[in-house]
This record gives sequence, structure tokens and C-alpha cells, in this order.
Amino acid sequence: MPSSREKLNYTPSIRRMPSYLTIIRAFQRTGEPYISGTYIANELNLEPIQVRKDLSITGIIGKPKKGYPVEPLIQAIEHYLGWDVEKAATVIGAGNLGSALTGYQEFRNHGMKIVAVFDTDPLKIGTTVHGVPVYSMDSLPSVARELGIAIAILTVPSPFAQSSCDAVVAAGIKSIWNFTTVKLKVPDDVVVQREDLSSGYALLSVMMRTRLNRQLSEQ
Amino acid sequence: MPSSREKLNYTPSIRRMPSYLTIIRAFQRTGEPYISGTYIANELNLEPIQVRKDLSITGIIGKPKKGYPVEPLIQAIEHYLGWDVEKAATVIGAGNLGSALTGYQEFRNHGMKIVAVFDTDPLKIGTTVHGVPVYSMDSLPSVARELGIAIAILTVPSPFAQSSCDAVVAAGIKSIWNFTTVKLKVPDDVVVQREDLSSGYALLSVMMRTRLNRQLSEQ
DNA sequence: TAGATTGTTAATCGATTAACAATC
DNA sequence: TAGATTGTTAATCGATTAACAATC
Repeated sequence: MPSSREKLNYTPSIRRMPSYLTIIRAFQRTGEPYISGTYIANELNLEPIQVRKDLSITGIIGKPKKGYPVEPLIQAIEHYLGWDVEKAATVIGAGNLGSALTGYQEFRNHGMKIVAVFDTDPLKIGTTVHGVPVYSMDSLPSVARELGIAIAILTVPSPFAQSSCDAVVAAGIKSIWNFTTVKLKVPDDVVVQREDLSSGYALLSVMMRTRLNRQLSEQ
Repeated sequence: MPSSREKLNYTPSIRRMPSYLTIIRAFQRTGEPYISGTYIANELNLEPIQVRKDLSITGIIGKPKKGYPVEPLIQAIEHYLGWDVEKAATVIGAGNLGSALTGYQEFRNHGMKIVAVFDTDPLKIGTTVHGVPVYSMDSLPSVARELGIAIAILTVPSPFAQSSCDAVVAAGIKSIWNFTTVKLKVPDDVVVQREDLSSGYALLSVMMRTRLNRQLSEQ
């Protein structure tokens, strides 16, 4: 029996899908029925062959000379990502980042609806964040069941990451979007995507240093 | 003359560096003078060989049987990332995400100090966000010069992304951390790192769908 | 000393890119 | 029709992993 730990294939391609969607959706407003891979590639500074390879993963078939049919292409990408099925989500930790993510409207376009926020601060419990009610962590199991929550977005301070994660798992939630710096330990049937702001900042930092070095050496 | 568009090497390794730092810093509190690659690998669910390969990029030399000297290792990573040099940064757009990032203390440990926020909303200008003053976009050039701002963190709504980016570039800021969904057009000497929350969510979504399919097929 | 761990060289793996026939 | 664009097969490239000698 394969475990949930097996590696996901096409990871880089999957990461590019949302930006394809953005471009194609914007193009859709022109009313043109077909969009070419070349056009998408130009918009995103990618190679056309890469766009075609990526799109082929979704099973969409293009027409030579014309391109891909816009409406079916959007549906193919959304279906591939599972964004055509609405999922209830919760934010664990009503801090800065948690509040920002709760108010991030774009997720609605991706089939994710944040229906609850959980926190331990008595001053926050009973209030709302961007219209979403804040509950006590104690009520996580019952609220998760009632609202059919499928995804937990973890934005608690790092020292509480693993214990919050354990509570999420105990409440039967099997998908965790982890914004803490902690590598979470979870059962085999729980999937975790870690979002690490520092890793992107590390790339920017090295680009800055590299550019600096080059400028110095070119003088 | 090579352009700033050339591709960065070791991208995956660079992305892992911050998580190494987190583990090593936590280990440092034990007082042990050496940390092994095997230990780091265990903490992060990675292969030891990958940790060793990554660390070798920083130029650090380990001791067989003992491991890497903790203090020099931290310094080697920070120096490689350029995190040993303090840089002034600004957040463009005092919305949800901009405020959250302004209040994110971890950046201070990475040599980045957010010294100004810019917005176009008259109600926000003149106030502070997490203690950082909010300025009018008009004053960007002068404030950027006075405070020596090196990095702009772009968190404006997508329709304003390119124009805000142009203003940043005109103000002489040459490093942009882009949190919008827009692919920015910038001069050759400006580096951009795009942070796309949707791409991580796309991975989580496909993992969820894949797990679901497997569970169905195993029944 | 023995064995854990490093660093290097080679092999494997997966992603990107190139080449090109098919075709609307 | 001619040429732009697709989809497939092969080549290249870069990252990961394996093997193993060196060594504290």
C-alpha cells in the first residue's frame, strides 16, 4: 500500500498552474475563444514548450494554429487542481498572518472557503475576523465536524505549532497548510504543505548579493 | 556582460538554508559545539547526503565523526545568504498582508528591518503599522533616499502592481519582493522574487485530490 | 582502535528544452 | 495555401542520491 509520503510528481508544473489560470482568466474577458501557449508564455516570461508540456498534464487538447479553447482550458486546470470542488477551511491562530489570510479573497476563487478561525486568546474568542467567527480551540472537534472543515491553515507561533497540529489531526482534519517554521509530525494519511516565507526571502537575498558582487567585479 | 536575468544556481539548496538555520539555532541552545548533518537531516526529514551537499555550498568544512562547528556554521549560512548585513526595507500597500508582514518579527533575524510603509489611502497616511510610519506614495523617492531603503515588499492589489513597481524602481530601489499575482516588468538591474501563495495551495490541493483518489481505489 | 561522519566522484532521476512531424 | 501552433519523441541540463575513501 503506497503511503501519503510518496513524492508528488510534476511539482514545478503544478506550482505554475495558478499563474496560468490568472493569465487565461484575464484573457477570457477579451471574448476570444482560443488562447495560444505562446501567448501565455510571453505573459509569464516562460518558454512556449514549457507551457505546452504543463498544460498537457491537465489532459486538455489544443488545436494547431489556434491554441487552446479558453473555457475548457480553465475547467481542465481547475479540475486538475481540484479547485472545482468547494472545501471548507479554518485558520488556526488569529494573529497578524492568520487575519490576513482570512481576509484574502482570492482563495474563494480557488474553491476554498474559510468558515472558522480558532484561537486561545479569550479576548478574541467570540469576535469575528473579516466576518469569520473566532472559536475557542476547545471547540475545534465539534465545530470541525459541524462545518465539515477539510483544511486547516496553521498560523500559530512556532512553539505551539506541533500541539496545534495534533489538535487539528485529532479533530479529523487531514490537510494542513503550515505557515509555521516547524516541520510537523503527522500520521501517514494527513497531507501537509509547508509555506516558508523565509525560503523566498533567501532567494531574493542571494540574488541581491550576487548582483552586488557582479557590479563590483565589473567596475 | 551578464544580465541580472541569468538564472540562479542551487535554487532548491538556497530555499532549504533558512530551515537549516532554524534547526541549528535551536540546537545551539544545548551548548554542544558540533552538529552533524545526520541530525539536521533527521529533524527535517531529509537525506543526510543532501544536507551535506547543501552545507558545502556555504564553504563550511565539517569534521569527520564530529560534524560541523555550530557557531561557524551559522555564520557561514548567514553570510552566504547575505543575512549578516542589515538592510532597510519598505512595505508598499498597508492592507491585510502588508500589515501582517510589517509585524512579522522573524525578518529582523534575517537582517531585514522594515522602516517605512507606503499607501495611497489618506486615512492611513500619517498613522503607524506595528510602530512603522505610513507615508504617502508621493514621498517614496525622498523617504527611500533618506532611509536608505534597499528592498520593497509589494503587497498592493494586483491592478496597481505594475504602477507601484514602476514607482519603486523610479525611487532607486533595486530589489522587489513581489506578493502580487502579477509578473512585473523591471529593468535589467532590478531583481524580483515573486511569492505566490496560490502555488503552494495548488500543491496541497493536488495532494488532497491524489490521496482521495487513492483511498477510493483502495476500497 | 572502531565506527560515525565528512567530502568527493559517479550514477540516477526528473525537469526543461530542442527538434520536428502533424495539422487547422 | 502557408505558416503558426500543437503534441511527441529525444537530448540536455541540473538536482538528488549512491558509493566509498578519508579521518577524527
